[in-house]
Amino acid sequence: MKELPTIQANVCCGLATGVIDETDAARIAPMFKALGDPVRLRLAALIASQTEMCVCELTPQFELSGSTISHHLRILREAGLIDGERRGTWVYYWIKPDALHALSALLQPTPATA
Amino acid sequence: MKELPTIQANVCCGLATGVIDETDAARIAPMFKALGDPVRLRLAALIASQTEMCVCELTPQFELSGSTISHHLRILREAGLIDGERRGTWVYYWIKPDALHALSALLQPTPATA
DNA sequence: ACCTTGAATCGACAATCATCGAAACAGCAT
DNA sequence: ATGCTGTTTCGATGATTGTCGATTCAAGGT
Repeated sequence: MKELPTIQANVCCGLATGVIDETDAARIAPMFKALGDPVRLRLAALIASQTEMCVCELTPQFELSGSTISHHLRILREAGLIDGERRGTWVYYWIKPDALHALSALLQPTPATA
Repeated sequence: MKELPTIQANVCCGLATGVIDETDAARIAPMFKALGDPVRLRLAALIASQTEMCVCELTPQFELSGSTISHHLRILREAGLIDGERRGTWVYYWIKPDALHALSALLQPTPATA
């Protein structure tokens, strides 16, 4: 689990609020992309359903190899949606609520302009 | 512009609310996936910024071929995020607010369980 | 009828992706 | 030290994707 520069969850200018410029789009799209895979969506939901979750609990929920699960967790982490750390033998991941809120706000009708 | 069966925007069991089963994940993930490309994210935001928008207005906003824009619009439409119709020479697209709301709710902390 | 313009489809191609098994790494317990 | 188990990384592979240009389709105008 190397150190990874993660995407800033600094989401401005909502989708329903207004236009998104090229730079913002490049920053935000990877977050949606990360949620755009069924396995990762379920992983994120599982992780969000608890304050934190061990990889050893996550993996058996899928009929996929451990390396594939690890790969998906990395993508969710690089997207800034989750974070994690090793504690002894096991690795735990938790959701980053700010990122979720930011995306949620982005999709909301008219948060500020109303 | 052929007829296309679009995805049901019937989003239940939020990501922050609880677990998402395999079937729901398969139904919802394509929506996030559609927003997971910078060009499509900007397209969606542009379309959402007006009640409707002509392809002829959309295309010049990007340094991409018309066929590429058309391709991305199709993906957004198949994901159920936008809809459109031809009126004479031009084709207009509009956002489907319900789909956006559904995704937004999915990402919200605790919509109902709070 | 014909041509022009806006948009979608087709066919192709390089790039990215999801997945796996094997190998490497990190802790812990003998 | 040695081995065992959980997790990540590496390398490979088949599938999907974003993009283009060429073609086709739709609707108007002449």
